[in-house]
Amino acid sequence: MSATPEEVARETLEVVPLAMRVIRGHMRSQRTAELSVPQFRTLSFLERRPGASLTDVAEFIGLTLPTMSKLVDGLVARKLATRAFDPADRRCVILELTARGHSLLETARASTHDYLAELFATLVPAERDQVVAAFRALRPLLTSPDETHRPASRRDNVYSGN
Amino acid sequence: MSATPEEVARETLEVVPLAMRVIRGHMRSQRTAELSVPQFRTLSFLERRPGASLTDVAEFIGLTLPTMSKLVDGLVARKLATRAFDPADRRCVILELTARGHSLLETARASTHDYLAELFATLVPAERDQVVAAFRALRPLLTSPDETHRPASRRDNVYSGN
DNA sequence: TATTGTTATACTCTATAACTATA
DNA sequence: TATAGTTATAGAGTATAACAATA
Repeated sequence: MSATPEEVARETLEVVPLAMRVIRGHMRSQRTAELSVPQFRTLSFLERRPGASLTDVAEFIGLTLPTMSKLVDGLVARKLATRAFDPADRRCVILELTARGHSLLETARASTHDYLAELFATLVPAERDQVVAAFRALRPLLTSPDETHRPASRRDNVYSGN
Repeated sequence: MSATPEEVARETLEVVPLAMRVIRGHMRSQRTAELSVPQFRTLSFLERRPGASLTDVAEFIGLTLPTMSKLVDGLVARKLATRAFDPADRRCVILELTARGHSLLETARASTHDYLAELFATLVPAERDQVVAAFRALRPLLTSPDETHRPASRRDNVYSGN
């Protein structure tokens, strides 16, 4: 085959929006666990990084602080997360999932995985391997591409997985 | 390898939002051809299907009629498309790209392809093949999944590519 | 009565600019 | 002065419900 980078670009530009729409549509339609994609990703991050600050989450998800502040407003209003001042530095907030946030996240994740798995059920094993390999190859190129050129002045950033 | 459908689902759910963010960010930052992803996709559709009705576009892109009506408002206001009544059936509108719409679309497309191609430049040929193969396998599963169960009562729908 | 589209309304997502509180 | 967040403002994307015009 030997695809050119341009072919990869074209396929990506055509297929990624389709996939995004399918994912968003499913999450929206979940009557038990209705979440937007950014909300879902924020809850996922907080599950792995309990106590994270607003800046931590905003950077990982790739949103500005005001946008993330508002998104968190919504999560707090729905009692999916808590927001408290950091006693060590009262400028910072400490974000945590509530029990309800944990369980809603799990419900949404399981439901979405099931939905996509069913959608992909017709893929033959070789195709499944191709998809997994493709996404694993793309992921590092898509993760905070700006960071590449930044002086890494930001602190810990210990976490970079998922 | 032999990935399970669940692994495919998990990778998809993690990587697609990242890719979407990169694409959206690039389109937004285009000072010459600033377009949202749905606007870009709508212009692409109209390039291939000049004279399409609002319903045609909304169905293909996967938006509701009110949403598409507003999106088209914006395109018309920016003189990227025209909206006229169909003389044969005055309930329908006929959408067309303007010359400016054509050229802006071409600019945006070339720029985004270049950007993604550069981003993907570090992929080795085997990886590029995997990505293209993966997206080609996924595309039919992601295209109007609802249609699958519909009685295909809608008219022509001659077009289904891209 | 059914179809096409628009308007009204209401959220979420998104950003920039201006501000507050804390360090 | 610099940093963390919030508020203000604005526009796009998204949906449902109600409506108008046409068939």
